[in-house]
Order: sequence, then structure tokens, then C-alpha cells
Amino acid sequence: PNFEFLNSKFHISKEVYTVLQGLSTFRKFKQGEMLVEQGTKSDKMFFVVSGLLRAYHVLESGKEVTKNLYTPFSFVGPFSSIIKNEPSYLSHVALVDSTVYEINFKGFLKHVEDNLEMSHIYNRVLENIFIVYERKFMDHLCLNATERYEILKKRIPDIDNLIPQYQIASYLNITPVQLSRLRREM
Amino acid sequence: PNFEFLNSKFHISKEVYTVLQGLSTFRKFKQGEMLVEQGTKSDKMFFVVSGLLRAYHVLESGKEVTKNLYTPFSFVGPFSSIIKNEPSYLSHVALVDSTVYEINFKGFLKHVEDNLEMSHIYNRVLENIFIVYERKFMDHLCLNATERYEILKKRIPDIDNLIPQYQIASYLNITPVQLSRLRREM
DNA sequence: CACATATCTTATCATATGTTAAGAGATAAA
DNA sequence: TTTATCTCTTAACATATGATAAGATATGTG
Repeated sequence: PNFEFLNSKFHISKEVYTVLQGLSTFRKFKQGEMLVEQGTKSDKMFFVVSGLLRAYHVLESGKEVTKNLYTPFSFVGPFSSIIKNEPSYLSHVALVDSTVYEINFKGFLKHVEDNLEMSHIYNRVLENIFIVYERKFMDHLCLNATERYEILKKRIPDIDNLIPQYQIASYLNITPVQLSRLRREM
Repeated sequence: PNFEFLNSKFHISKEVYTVLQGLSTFRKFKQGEMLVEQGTKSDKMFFVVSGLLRAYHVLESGKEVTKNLYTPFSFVGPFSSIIKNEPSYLSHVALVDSTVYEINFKGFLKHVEDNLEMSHIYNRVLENIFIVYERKFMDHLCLNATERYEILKKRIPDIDNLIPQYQIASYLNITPVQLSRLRREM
């Protein structure tokens, strides 16, 4: 495993680097393959290396609600369910062929227990995911679907060629029909 | 300061307890008083002891977008702005007379740097706010305004007597007129 | 009390979005 | 190639919500 991207955010000692390597497995997922299934327990988190992942929740009605899309260098997985030790509220799927580091997260937390550097890394990761998430939530409250679409295209410029339109619509929390309308007006 | 509520979530040693006390000031805010002003820098975070706080963002149009309401035992403040060392994206105001512990958060982070127990506390706090926030976001994507209103009333049963209706509407991200309509149909 | 202000309701109309259905392309399979 | 499937677009209609304005209460102030 190559944690260069982590190192770019904050320094990691050689020892901790080795521990992280031991907790991680490099894995490939083909388009459509599931990384996490809603309703099941898992203690795996992931760092995206290449590709694109989608986290979503399926309502009783069958409607799928996309929580977020994850590009390379993202930390992603059924975090809440691991912490709460409950079945996952979310599914995770590879929207295109993807590679990730699969992290034994409970193993990681064990190290956080008694290693200050590990605990700091965890602090930084949590800070980052919260800040990104807060911004995403406020964007959702403040912006209309067209503006959110423009933000998505800024974040993932070739998103239109990467995944089908109904996936983009789901991310924007609108119907594919509505996204088609918005595009016509742009 | 009395951190019993923290102790109920995870054990805190006597030494750390003392340090936290040194970082904290008990303060009272009258209804309408601001704790944090959008666009300014602050390194203060808060634990709500009594009352009700509101975090919100004011758009250029003048429209106010409520991020969340905070009841006793909540940890709240311009977290993202402190971490990013930027002016605050959010304002915080007391919706009713409230008491809080005001925390010198940068001072707290200093202790996190070299104290494992402090770092663990920080991890627990971050885990909690993320989990609560994720749920709130998913509720927003999955539920309509009526359902979100019911969830709010479950969380804060006497909310209707506590704050004006337009504040509740802002929390639900709808207009007061629309909330009035929803209530009629309930 | 009389007045001003704040809050809530209701009505009307406009806009954004959902639902359904039909049809056009594109792609994959036989 | 022919057929089936998937994806996208468009139209027609329904629903949820916003914007504005008027009136009804309530609350606070002189």
C-alpha cells in the first residue's frame, strides 16, 4: 500500500506507516460490484485510489437515496455503523472499475487506543470528513439543483461521461426527468 | 464547570477534568444574543447546558439558512472555521435564554497534541457530531417537510412553545407560510 | 386604553419538481 | 441483422413549495 496521499496531508512516521500497511489490503472492484451491503455488519473502511464509489440508502419504497460520490483520495465506508456496532444504513458500490485500500477499521481503532500518532491521524481524518460533509449539507440547503449540478461538475469534470445520468440525478436528489429539463435550460 | 454529561459518555480522569475546567468558562446568553458572528474569527466552541442555540448562514440575498438547533448537552460552535483558520461561515444565536460552557478550543487542541486521553476525547466528540450530522443529512434527503417536522417535535417536544414558527420553518428549510399549511393538514 | 409591532393564517398565483407515458437512440444479445 | 434492453428526452399533468399580500391575533409600549 502506498499512503503518499495521506502523507501529503500530515506527516506519518515510518512505524505508523508500517502498521497502516498491515491493516490495509489493495483491492479492485469492477463496475457494479458492492463494497458494503445495507443491513449487514462490516468493519471495513476504504481509501479510494482510482475510480468512483457511491454510498446510498434504499428506502422501503425501493427508492435509492445517494448520500455521496467518492473520488480518489477519499476515505469512505460504513463509518457510523462501525462506531455504533449496528448493521449498515448504507450500501457502497463501484460506479466504475475502481481500486481501493481496504482498511481493517476496528484494527485501526485498536491502535488509536494506545498510540498518540494514530489518534492524531484519526483526529485529522474525522475533521476532514466532517468539514466536507458540513459544506455538502449547507450547499444542499442553500442551492438549487442547477447550482448543485455545477458544483458537482467542478468537482468531477467528466462526470457526464463517467456515469449514467440517473446516477447524477440521484446524487442531486432529483429525478432523471428533472435533470434532463435542467440540462436543456443550461 | 460541571462535565458530568461528558463523563456519562466516556470516562474522564481527574487530571483531564481539571484541564478542561481551565479551558472553560460558564456563560449566560439572553434570548437573541449572538455567540458567534458570521464572517468573524473565533476560537470558541460551546457545550450547551440549558436553553436552545441556532447555527445559521446568511446568504447574499439576505435569506437565513438554519444549519441546526442545539439543545442541552450539544457540542456546538464554528468548528470548521477554527480548523481551517478562516472567518466563520456560520452565526450562532441564543433562541431562548441559555447557559453554556465556552471552551477555548485552540487551547483544547494544544492539549490534544500531546495528551492521548485528550485526543481520545476529541475523537469521541468528532465521531458523535459526524454520526448525528450524517443522520440529519440523510433525513433531509429521504423525508418530506412534514416528516422532518415530526422528527423535530420528537427531539424537542415543546418546540412549538419555545420559538416562533418562522424559526421552526427555517430549521425545516421551508417558508413559514408552508409550515402553516402543513400544520393545518395535520 | 390606544397604538405600534410581531406573528400567524389564509388566499392567490407562480415556480420547481415529481409521475407517468411515449418515443428516440444507443448498446448488447441472439 | 434483428431483437431486446438500457438510457435519455419530451410532453402532459399533478403536487409541493415559494412569493406576495391581506387580514386576524397577540404582544409590547407609551
